[in-house]
Amino acid sequence: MTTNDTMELRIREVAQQLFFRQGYASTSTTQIAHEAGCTQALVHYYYRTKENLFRQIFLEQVEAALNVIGRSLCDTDSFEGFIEGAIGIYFDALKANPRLPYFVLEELVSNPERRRYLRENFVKKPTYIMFYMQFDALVRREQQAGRLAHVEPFDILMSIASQTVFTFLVLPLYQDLLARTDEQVNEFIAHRKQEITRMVIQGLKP
Amino acid sequence: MTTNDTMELRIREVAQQLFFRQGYASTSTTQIAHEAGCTQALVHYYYRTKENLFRQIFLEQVEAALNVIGRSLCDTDSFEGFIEGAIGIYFDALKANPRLPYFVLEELVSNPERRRYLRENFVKKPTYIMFYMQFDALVRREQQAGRLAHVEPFDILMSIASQTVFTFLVLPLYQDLLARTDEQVNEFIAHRKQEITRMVIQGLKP
DNA sequence: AGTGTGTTTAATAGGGCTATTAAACAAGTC
DNA sequence: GACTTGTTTAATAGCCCTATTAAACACACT
Repeated sequence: MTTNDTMELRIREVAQQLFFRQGYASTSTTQIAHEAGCTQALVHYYYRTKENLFRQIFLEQVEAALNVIGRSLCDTDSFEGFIEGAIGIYFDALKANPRLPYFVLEELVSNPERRRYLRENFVKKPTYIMFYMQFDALVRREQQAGRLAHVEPFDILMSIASQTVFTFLVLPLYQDLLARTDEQVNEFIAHRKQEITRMVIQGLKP
Repeated sequence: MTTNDTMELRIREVAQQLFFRQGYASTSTTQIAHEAGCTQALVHYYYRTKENLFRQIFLEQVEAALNVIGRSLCDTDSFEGFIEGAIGIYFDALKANPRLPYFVLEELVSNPERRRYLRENFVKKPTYIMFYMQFDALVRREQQAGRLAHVEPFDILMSIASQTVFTFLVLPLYQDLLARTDEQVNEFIAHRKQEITRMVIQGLKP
């Protein structure tokens, strides 16, 4: 599990797992230390405060998520190709990190302080502004060519984000309440990817 | 704010607000008591434990949510009419209670114990089984008449739920990060209701 | 006036949490 | 061997939390 064996990184990895699983409020530095195999004082020695340790992990994850979004604009020849490619990239990224959406959402919703992190660290970043401009251009081009219904680009993004993110948000419920095996969960994810792609493309026909 | 002025109910109302806003872990009985205007011992006098107080509120809210779903099957003459009616009912209910989806999701995802509540209290309930059977029949009827693409009923529900619920999950982010007024938020909600309805109907055309 | 019942508070036990501090430890350098 | 520097632990201060207990309070009934 531990890739780097220095205690400093080990603590961060363990902390990330625990924050992902339980959220900030329900995770204690004592627990982090215990699972990392050191004393709780060491956690504070390396990261000073729990909030500090959390912020590093949180911002790193948000950054990673934004990079995925940036990478999803690779194929802009045809609109259908783009939709298919983008949803594919999102699903691959989320499958590798299924807890990410819940983690980010939880902290952003339940703590206004965390939203300040975002504003201060990512509003300046041109990545997602460029993304939005490029996406906007693509949509309007297709609409003028009559190949796309006249829907606001923002609504298209909402539709994709809703359905993609929601799939992973409810994954623990799906698995637990419907008593699904890991394999069945994987099939479910693959199936949803196809269906969402189909729904979005069909839903945007003029 | 307080409809009934007995302290017992007052505590429950305050507790509900705080649980909705902060979640279980970040809300203390001390804080509940303080906002209700009594001592913390009184909270325990009426509800014995914090978990107990929480469970009452949680199950009540889940019950209310399931009732909304049950009510949404009123108009089954045309499929389009049903979609429009159902999404309308969901949006009305959620607008009156915008924190509900996040509250239920958070507790269900972060605490397996809460999922046991559901299994024990609602698996027996025939409400949503009846709902699913009736919905399934409606979908298959429309598909055989060639008016609907051959999509699994479950995927249709996922699509509706994703987009409806997601709208309210990200509402605090939308309002805060994009600096929207309450009025703009209301417009956003109304706009999303229309768009989701359109997308779902269009996305299910054969 | 006295009794009983339900409500509310003050006080507290007992525990966990964050953060700090001083001291022990390890390992390299002069 | 003494010194430095970075790592780790033990101990603890100070806080807040949950839950309990005993006592005060209010009010109806007789």
